[in-house]
Amino acid sequence: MMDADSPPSNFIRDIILADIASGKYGGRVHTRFPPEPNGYLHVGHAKSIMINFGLAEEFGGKCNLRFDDTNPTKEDQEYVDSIIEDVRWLGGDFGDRVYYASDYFDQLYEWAIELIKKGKAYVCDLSSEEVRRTRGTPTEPGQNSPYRDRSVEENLNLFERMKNGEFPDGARTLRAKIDMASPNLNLRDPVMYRILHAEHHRTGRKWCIYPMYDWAHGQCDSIEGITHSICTLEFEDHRPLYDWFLDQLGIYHPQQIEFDRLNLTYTVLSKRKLLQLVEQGIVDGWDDPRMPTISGMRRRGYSPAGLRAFARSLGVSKTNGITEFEKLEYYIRQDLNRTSPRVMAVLRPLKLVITNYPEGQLEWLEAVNNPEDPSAGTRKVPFGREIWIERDDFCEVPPKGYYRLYPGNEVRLRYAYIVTCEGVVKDPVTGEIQEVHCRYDPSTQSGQPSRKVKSTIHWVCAAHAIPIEARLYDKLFTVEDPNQVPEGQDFLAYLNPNSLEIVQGKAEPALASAQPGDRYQFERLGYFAADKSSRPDHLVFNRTVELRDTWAKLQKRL
RNA sequence: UGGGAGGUCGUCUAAUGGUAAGACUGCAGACUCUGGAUCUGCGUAUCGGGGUUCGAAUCCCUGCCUCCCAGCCA
Repeated sequence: MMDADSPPSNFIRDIILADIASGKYGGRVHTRFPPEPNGYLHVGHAKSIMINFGLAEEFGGKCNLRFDDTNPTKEDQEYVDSIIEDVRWLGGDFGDRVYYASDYFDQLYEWAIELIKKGKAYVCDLSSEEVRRTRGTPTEPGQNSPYRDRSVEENLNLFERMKNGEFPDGARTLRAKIDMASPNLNLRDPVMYRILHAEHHRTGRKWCIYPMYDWAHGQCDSIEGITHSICTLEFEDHRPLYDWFLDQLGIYHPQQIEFDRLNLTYTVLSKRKLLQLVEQGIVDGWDDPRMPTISGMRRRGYSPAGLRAFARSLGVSKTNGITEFEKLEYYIRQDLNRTSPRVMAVLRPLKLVITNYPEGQLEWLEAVNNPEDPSAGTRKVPFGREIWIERDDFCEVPPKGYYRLYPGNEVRLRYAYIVTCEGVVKDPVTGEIQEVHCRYDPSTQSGQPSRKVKSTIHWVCAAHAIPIEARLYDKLFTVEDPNQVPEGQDFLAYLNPNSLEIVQGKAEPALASAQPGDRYQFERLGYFAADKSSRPDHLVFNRTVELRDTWAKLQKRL
């Protein structure tokens, strides 16, 4: 989880340090990661996971995985399963501490009765519409519910009957009796329980009343002995309520601390919007490689270590900002560069014929598997008279600064020979270039000392090439912040129509054994990972991220 | 126009009264059998105005801007 470098300082760590120094919580550090199982985890959760699990690990404490499953209408076992898988994959160590708010429904119910007995909660018969109308506005106080002063006995009776299923959905709620004039809307007699005759993914039909987030969260933290309850900024306004419930109950009181959630350019990170992309079939499920979900990034080829490095680089503050997508890509490349075996593949094949290379001759040339990791060793790559090269690596009329293949120019074929272009074969009708003809210099075999050439290009031996499908992904959105939309539009207006391009390419034989999930660097192109659908007779690779390409950058400027 | 929280390079983060630092991005160069990687260099910032102080990003006053809150969602 912590990987190599020492974690940067941040304000939450400072608080923990101070708490340890003062002996608060007996020097313990116990955090929790509390997702609601109503969607898949995304890269924003990765940040939260790193903070919560990372802090626990750093201070020799623990971090629980706890599902905030208080709303059965939106939650599902599928999400629970995916969340457990994703947290594990990222390296979150929760041991056997997988908990559920629903584990505590009985205790919560008992505590609600206790608040009723203390005159701190009451059953309210107002409809949701009436509650809204009487809540007031930010500038005007609300009005007390006409049911606010029911007797304890009546409240107890009604609450029990709510639990027993005697009333339909929405008929009544249990509300905390706080202050309808509070400037903090969360304190205007917030709802603690609502009636929901719904099947819960864990408790089934046992309950027809379900606790609201505010009533559940702090008490769950308390039960689990959490010390630092870390959440995102939008809960800042809820902290007084978090504290109020704990204080009224007089139970162990953890400390809520809020930090800024992650925002990424060209990305949406709201479960509602991600769900919409999935449900409308705009993407191929929650794990579509274009999704910012953990499962999507995994399928795309992002590594846990790369994602962790990114999350660690983020820092923790209370500033609302937006992190550049390039930063994510930097950390992914950095990890993949160290760990990915290199291989040669051609995405848009163009035939190259070496006219002075003997017909039928074949050589197996030595290629380095990973220049960043000598222990990865070498492999043999077949070479013959006809090879495939990238269409981009040939240009009949080269622009300024282009130093790949063009008539009269020479380049090195990676791990092979220097070749000189002597002509092309074109389709007589369309004029399209069908073949490039070159001569090779047999004295320039790789490994031998020879003259320098400006460019080295990759290639695949035609006689031994295996077909591959490559899925080339680009950003899902065309604008930095798809959440900023003009009136009357929604974020879908900014979908990138070219976020996926599928090409049929050629690869060296080493790729034949690729298993789903295997990661490679296709030399000079980028990092690719075998898709979950990839089979030996139909290899499919997802482009994880391109290599930095200074030539492409130069061209874009023109 | 209520309450809460924030404003430091283009972006993110640090500096906790004492030389405004780092990362990403960008630009320039070196090196290179990946126009990759690596290395070097360059650039740009304390929201405005007052004040306290020998000294202010930091403390005080004031103004401005941004974000969050009126779910029986979390």
